[in-house]
Amino acid sequence: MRQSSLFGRTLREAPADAQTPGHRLMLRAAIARPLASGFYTWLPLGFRVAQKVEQIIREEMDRIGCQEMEMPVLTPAELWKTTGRWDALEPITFRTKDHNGREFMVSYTHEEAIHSHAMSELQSYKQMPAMVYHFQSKGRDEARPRAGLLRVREFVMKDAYSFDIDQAGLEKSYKAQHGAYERIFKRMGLNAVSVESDTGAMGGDIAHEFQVLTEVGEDRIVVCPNCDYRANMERATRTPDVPLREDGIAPRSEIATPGTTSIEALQASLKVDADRLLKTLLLRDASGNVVAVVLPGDRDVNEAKLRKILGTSEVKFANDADFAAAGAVAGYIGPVGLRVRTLVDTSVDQRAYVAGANKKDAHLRSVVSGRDFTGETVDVHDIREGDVCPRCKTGGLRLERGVEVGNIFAYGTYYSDKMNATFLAEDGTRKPFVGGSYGIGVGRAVQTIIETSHDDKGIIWPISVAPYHVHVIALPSNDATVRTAADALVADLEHAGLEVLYDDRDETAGVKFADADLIGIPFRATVSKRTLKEDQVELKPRSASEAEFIPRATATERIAGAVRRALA
RNA sequence: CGGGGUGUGGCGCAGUUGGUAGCGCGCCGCUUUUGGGAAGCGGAGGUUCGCCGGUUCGAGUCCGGCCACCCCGACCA
Repeated sequence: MRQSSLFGRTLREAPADAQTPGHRLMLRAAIARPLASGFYTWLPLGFRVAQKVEQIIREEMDRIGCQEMEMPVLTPAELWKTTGRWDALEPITFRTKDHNGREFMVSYTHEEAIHSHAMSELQSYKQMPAMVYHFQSKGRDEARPRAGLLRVREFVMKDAYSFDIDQAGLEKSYKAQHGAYERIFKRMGLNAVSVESDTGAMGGDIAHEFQVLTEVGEDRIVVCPNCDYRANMERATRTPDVPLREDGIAPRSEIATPGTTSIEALQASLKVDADRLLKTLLLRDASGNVVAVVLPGDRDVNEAKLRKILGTSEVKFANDADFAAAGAVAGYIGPVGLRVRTLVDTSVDQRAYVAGANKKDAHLRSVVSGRDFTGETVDVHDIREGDVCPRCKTGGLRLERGVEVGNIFAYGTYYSDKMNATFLAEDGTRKPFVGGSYGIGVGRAVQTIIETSHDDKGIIWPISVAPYHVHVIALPSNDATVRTAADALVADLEHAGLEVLYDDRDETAGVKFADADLIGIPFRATVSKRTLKEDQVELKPRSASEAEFIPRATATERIAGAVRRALA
């Protein structure tokens, strides 16, 4: 490919609103361009990368017997109504109608579609296990797209689906996908770790996310430095500290705390640590049910855990009427005497706390859980740095940020039950498919590679996904001798099966080298007046600081060898 | 959806108490250059400053409304 005719130009400066390093480099190196918020066009360089990422995924899916197919982007409303997702997904999906007024959704995902196919294609237990996948655009009307390709509103996902006759079969398929994912991310140069993830409102099943730990990530990941425990914050637990017990606690007593309506203010005025205070939150779920959550003043409530406990899609702060009905006073709420369902977090110990008195300008001292108030014991708190690992029981859990580049989810019969998708089992009865789904976002993976593989000059592509293997630079390209030699080298390299980007532009050395560093092709081969004087070619790996000079006669052979070794 | 910010040539930005729009990069032409984002000369490019309305003799600038984009949070089956 001659760079003089490449569609897509590099930018000396990134647009001001690009924030993360990967976002800036993605734009500067002409990988992709925005068309609207959350909608991106792949430019030719980026498209080549995306295709290589797809090819790696394709090979690893094929390797575990997963078959490629393709389902449409637009899917009929009736299909989504069978699982209730037509309504549930309304706020975050794109919809349209055909000329007869029939409604369609730009697919958010394809579980409904694949189950509908499975029930007609897979009629007998003999046809399972079965696994299929496709690369297809997904539409998600995200409230907040961010950081270039990391979170967009339309993107190509590889989504795979497994169908098994029972839970044991599903676990086998799940394991095969897990293994494939490990190979996929490794091959594309991503250090992705598998972490336990929340299964959302479906509950109870197994799910893992593949997270690349980087500060630009938006997910919070709990990581144990002493063992392999890794979990999404939405699901992470801890081994509780040794419960603190206090005996002979005096009866509770009221204290005057005028104007002291926050944990911080109480800490300051009473001169006590936050963990001696009780934080009581009055919340309401999607159906308007009100619940009080009690936890130590130094702990935060984890909304994902709470939603799951309540079986609701939404948790909001209670309104004034809720406070009145519960007998609570905003700013002075406490669990004692509260007239509402109460959840007590596992972090609350058997010791004396200061809590709100449910009375303006007053708190209670020596409040003891179980003695002064009761409630259901639940784990609804956020893990924080230093907590004790639930697996290896040692301290020092860390919080990191991650980009979720893939997820795998064994949902079992969730969809087949709703859709009545069954097969004929060996015993002659009809049984629901036991399924799983497995997704990878292609564009997000591409930008995550950039986020984690670059220096201050530009991208450093792993050769497995690089847009080209070799960047040939002619210097200057308007010198006939140089031009002839460079043309010949490019022809030889291409003949040897290498992918070559050829900088034949009439630009200065500085411009060409800076662009080569920015675009980040793994090998740079320079042909110049200077190298030709010695009948040489300069070869420099993008990741190396030093170049080497190789004889022109063996240059193709040497470069091809280096590329093949790197690809191996 | 809540909070914050920004909209002026392709990109980065300036534009004073309101007076009729500039700079750098990039782009085009010619010349000289060619190993780390060259130099000189000459040009083009803004439907007049996101859109609509208002105030004013006069609005990029003041006022109101709207839109788009970015950041933080919420949400994310």
